[in-house]
Amino acid sequence: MGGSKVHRSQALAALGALAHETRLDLIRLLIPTGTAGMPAGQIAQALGLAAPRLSFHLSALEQAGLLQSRKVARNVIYSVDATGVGQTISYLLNDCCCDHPEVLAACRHRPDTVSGQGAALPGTDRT
Amino acid sequence: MGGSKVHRSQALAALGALAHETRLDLIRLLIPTGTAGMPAGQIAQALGLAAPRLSFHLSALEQAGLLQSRKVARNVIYSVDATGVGQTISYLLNDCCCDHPEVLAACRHRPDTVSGQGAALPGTDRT
DNA sequence: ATGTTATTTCAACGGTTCTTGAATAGTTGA
DNA sequence: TCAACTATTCAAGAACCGTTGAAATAACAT
Repeated sequence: MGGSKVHRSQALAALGALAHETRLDLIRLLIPTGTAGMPAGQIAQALGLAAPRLSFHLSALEQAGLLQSRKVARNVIYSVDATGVGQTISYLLNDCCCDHPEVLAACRHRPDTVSGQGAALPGTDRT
Repeated sequence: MGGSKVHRSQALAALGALAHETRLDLIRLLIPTGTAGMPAGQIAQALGLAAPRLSFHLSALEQAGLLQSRKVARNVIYSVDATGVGQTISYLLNDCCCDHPEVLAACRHRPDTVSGQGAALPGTDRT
């Protein structure tokens, strides 16, 4: 069984892809749609993006392993690759920050929301 | 409860800072040193970086809120800002991904321990 | 086949980022 | 003071990224 670890270059590509306003907007738009996703045209309309520009950024996210696409009729439907996104975050949290307790704590606290609702985070105090 | 929300522009800057091999190396080097941190010269030696180059990237990380610096004698000691790093990850996980269950799951699973996953190539092969 | 809709590719321009060597500033000790 | 050490700033050039309009590809309907 091959352990396919997330390579640094993979995480680097994903971080680079996330480090752009438009592409972050794309993720935010597509996350709630889950597996169903959304056709490119509808995305363009939702965010007010020119078609080539949208295509450029969608392609960047897909190549970084953060988005998936499938063709339906004449539309191309994009949806987030939850595994890719999760692994990218996991790389930061686990490999890069070595489960640094303060990082985990800052990550668990919702900085803006009321206390009493803890955000679910990868179990650190579990076995 | 000083609730300081992470602005998108702040997270964007942090992600941009993380999306660079050398800067990721810096974080990885400094994380284990915790609050104690490490003087710039020692960092340069550890990573084999020319001084101006190191200074450039350290400054980028500090401006992004991921590093802190303090002056001791003639050294400048850099250490990770665990809160900044944690808030950046929290932005991705919480604000951007809205606690998407699959993202959290991929984040909890160590990517190399996921069973039954062959080479996870983003599928480009559709009908 | 023709036309229409949906999406991607191409080419070019402008802007930003990264690296490098040289110069500069700040600190310590003799 | 001068000399040695540590770190940052500066300037130039290369490399990369993102936006744009125009053209191309693909799928469907009539």
